[in-house]
Amino acid sequence: MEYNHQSLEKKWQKFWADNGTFMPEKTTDKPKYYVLDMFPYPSGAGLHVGHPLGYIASDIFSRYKRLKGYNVLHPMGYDSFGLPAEQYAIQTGQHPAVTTEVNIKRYREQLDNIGFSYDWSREVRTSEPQYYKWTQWIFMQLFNAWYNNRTDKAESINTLIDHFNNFGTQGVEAVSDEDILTFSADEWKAFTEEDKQRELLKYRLAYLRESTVNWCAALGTVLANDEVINGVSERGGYPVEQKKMMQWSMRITAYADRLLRGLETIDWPEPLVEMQRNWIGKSVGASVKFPVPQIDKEIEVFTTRVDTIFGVSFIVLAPEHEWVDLLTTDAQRAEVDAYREKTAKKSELDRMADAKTVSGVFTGAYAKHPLTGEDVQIWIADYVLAGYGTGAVMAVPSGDQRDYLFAKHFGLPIIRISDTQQIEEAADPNKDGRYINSGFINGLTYDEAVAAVIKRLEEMKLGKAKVNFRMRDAIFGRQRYWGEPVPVYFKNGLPYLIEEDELPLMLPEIDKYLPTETGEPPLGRAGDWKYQGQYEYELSTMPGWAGSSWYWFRYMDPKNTEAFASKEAVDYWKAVDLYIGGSEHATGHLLYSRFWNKVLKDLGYHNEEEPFKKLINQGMIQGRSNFVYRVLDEEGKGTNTFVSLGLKDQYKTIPLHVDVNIVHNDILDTEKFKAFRPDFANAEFVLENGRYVCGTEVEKMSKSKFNVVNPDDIIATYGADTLRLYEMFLGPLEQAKPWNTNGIEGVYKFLRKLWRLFHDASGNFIVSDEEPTKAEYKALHKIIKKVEEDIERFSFNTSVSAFMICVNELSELKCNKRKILQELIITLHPYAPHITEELWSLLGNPAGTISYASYPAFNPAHLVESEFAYPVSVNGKMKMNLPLALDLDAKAVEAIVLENNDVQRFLDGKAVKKIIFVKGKIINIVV
RNA sequence: GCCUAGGUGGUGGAACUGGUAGACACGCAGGACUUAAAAUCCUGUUCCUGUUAAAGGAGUGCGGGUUCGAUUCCCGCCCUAGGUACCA
Repeated sequence: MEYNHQSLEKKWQKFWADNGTFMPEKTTDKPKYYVLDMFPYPSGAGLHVGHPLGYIASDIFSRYKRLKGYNVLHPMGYDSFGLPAEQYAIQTGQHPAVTTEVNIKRYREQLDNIGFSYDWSREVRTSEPQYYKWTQWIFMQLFNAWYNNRTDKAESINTLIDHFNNFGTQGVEAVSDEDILTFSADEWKAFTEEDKQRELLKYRLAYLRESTVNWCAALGTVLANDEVINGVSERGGYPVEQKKMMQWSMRITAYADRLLRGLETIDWPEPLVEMQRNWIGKSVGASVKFPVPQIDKEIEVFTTRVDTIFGVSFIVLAPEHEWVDLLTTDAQRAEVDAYREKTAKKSELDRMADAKTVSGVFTGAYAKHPLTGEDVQIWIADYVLAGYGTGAVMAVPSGDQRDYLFAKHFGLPIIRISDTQQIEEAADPNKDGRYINSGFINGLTYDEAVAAVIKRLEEMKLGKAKVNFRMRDAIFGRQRYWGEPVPVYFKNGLPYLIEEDELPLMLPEIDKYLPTETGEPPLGRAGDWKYQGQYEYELSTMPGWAGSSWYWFRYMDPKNTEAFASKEAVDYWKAVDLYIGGSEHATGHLLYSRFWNKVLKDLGYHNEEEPFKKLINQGMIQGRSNFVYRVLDEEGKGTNTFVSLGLKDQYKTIPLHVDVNIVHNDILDTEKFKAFRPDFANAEFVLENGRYVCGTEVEKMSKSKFNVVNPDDIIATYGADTLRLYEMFLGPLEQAKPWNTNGIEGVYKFLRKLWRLFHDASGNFIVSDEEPTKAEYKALHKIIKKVEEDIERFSFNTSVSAFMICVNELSELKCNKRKILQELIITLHPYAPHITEELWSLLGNPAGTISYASYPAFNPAHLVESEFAYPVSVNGKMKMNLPLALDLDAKAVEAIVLENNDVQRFLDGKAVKKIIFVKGKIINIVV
């Protein structure tokens, strides 16, 4: 029988599914290993050839780990709540659940074709009530938790209530809103129930707060920052304005420091770690208070350069700062109001675009410099952001370029504060000099100055060392239909959780998926949807990241109805050992998941500080478009003639995308081209060397560019094993690369060669029981060693090459020995599972047992050669080959080399200074 | 601007801790088998000089440095990709 990938692959895929081959063992003393892929959103377009790249890599690793004796968990599921299905529902009225179901079916078929070793009995879908029940349950845990800075972890809200009952706010160190009240235990007890709830909300990890959002009135919804482009909505191009709304938020800022520290304990790619670090944005500095006698308050600013405090010549507030009204003098009021109105209209993007123009207004008010007591003007300007720090800065024009430009523009003083500072052209932030014009820190160095200033400010109670984070709390609500309902109802305007045994709170059916006429979210259309028939439910749903922030736990115990996963399952599987996915989730999913994981740990549900021990980013596979060149006539109109790439410069042409699937190695199939579109039916071609060569370009893979390659088509022609090997062969896993089918023949040839090696001319399996020769063992053990090393360091592309070399060598030796094949196919199995299963059973092994065979042991003895020749250089220049016996020590080798006539000739009588050995071999002789 | 990764033949890429640069594959050229095609097999393929060959020279973005020896380490610069930005 010839290598028939089609029947062979179907057969084994069915066998694996029927026999549950990839379900982890229930009771075992094997060590566990958890390999996870980022689960996909099942879009309507199906999978293209780029999607499975990471899945193939994780599958290779899973199968390898299984062969290495691990109990492997390797599950797959769907992140099935999402915008496209909802958008489709709005247009067609089709329920998103229906579209989602159809798409999932398609995804599953495509995934099955590739022969993955997923345990499908553990599949999860975030949009199913049995799943989102637990997403809602986790929301409840967050609502019922506060962050205790004293224990540095989240605790049940009850511990806070107890504290209030006993001591009031005395001694509470919590992460909370800024406007918390201070009260005694008695005062707390005297609060009404509603006052208590209102106050507790300021501490909860899931809380309701008024926040500024991108509101798109035309779409009736809030948009995320990346859904707003140049001030209009990405979808539809409607205007977007800044609006204050009550929004659910997650107090992720409480975890800023732990999220940062945790990065040092996990094995993630450096760029990704760096992105999270920047996102969290820790900056170490000080907060300083500038008294404003006029209103009897102190303006607090944050600075990373407290040492420059004597260079302060004015204070700038964000236009939104809450005291602007209070501070503004009557003389300045009109100007201030006009400026504030102008900035309010600007979106954040406009503000960024305007970054280069200096603007601002004097409030008329003055603050006292805390150290000099001098008056400093208070200005407002939009280069100060309300959301960062305190929304106010101390301006040091000599040290900060923005302050410098502002001072120049408005004629404010610029104070030189260091003897090395050069401030004629621009601000100079250097820390090298000694301070001048700086009171008691004159003459000090940077480090001394920082300490001295902070000490003085602390004594005066006007400042202290402080750490600031760029990260904000995460908004946790969308005015959409297709998401998890928030398990909350409102009584007297305050949120309360529904009872736990009422979960899941089902997503109600509605007639249309648009916002209501009164501007409520779509859930407002579910008229009689009320808690206990009377209380209004929360109408916004959870954001896309909710369901994906804990899904790895659900795979551990997907059918559990009593808990998100049982204690035993969580204790056994612990955390994900290897996680593979794209870097686009760096500051979204991967950060939120770490956050929820830490909360659940703090609340005692598991013991892992970090959810994903090792992470690999697979590079994006881009499209590679092909072009034909249509010749234009005198008037610049397209003719029916197409010219080959090499000759196109002799004509006036226009490039047209052509379907990559009718192009082979960049040569156009002209017959298929004629059938490609009706108006090409009579196409004529100007060929070079009898062929039509197409142009190429790397672009995003998309239907409109005719460069989408469907894995199903590749599998139909070459088989899943070829696809898997080829995707790995394409280049390093982590690197972005364009898909190019050109080289796939080479991989396909390799598999056929392997097959033919163990089949005779008439296609019968034929294997010899003879003892393998030295050379055969060498070929085998080289590959055993190489593949093991490669897989451990995720260098899958070089393994594929090594397999080709191995089979070439065995072919040359005409080796069809049983002992060689048996071990070779185990090493190949993770990459090409189907063909190896087939050969495994042809060898007479029970079907399906290869997955649990043991990985062949590498024996270095097989790589040792007794006779070999290798090059030796003299003074680094290549000179000669020396034949040598190996089993000698360095001294003996040295002696032989020096007596060798060739060597003597090369040395030409010069004295030997040094002989360089590498791994027991002489590499170089220095004379 | 800042941060991170990278720059090697016609192409994808290999060279793991400094040790024969270009493995392996594609493509291309030539050949064998065949009536022919497909499939398969063999040979060559970094560039330059050299009639073939023998041989020699150059060569891993550019310029320096360390070293017996540098794609690999160090310094300066150029370019590409990704991230990020009035963050005080």
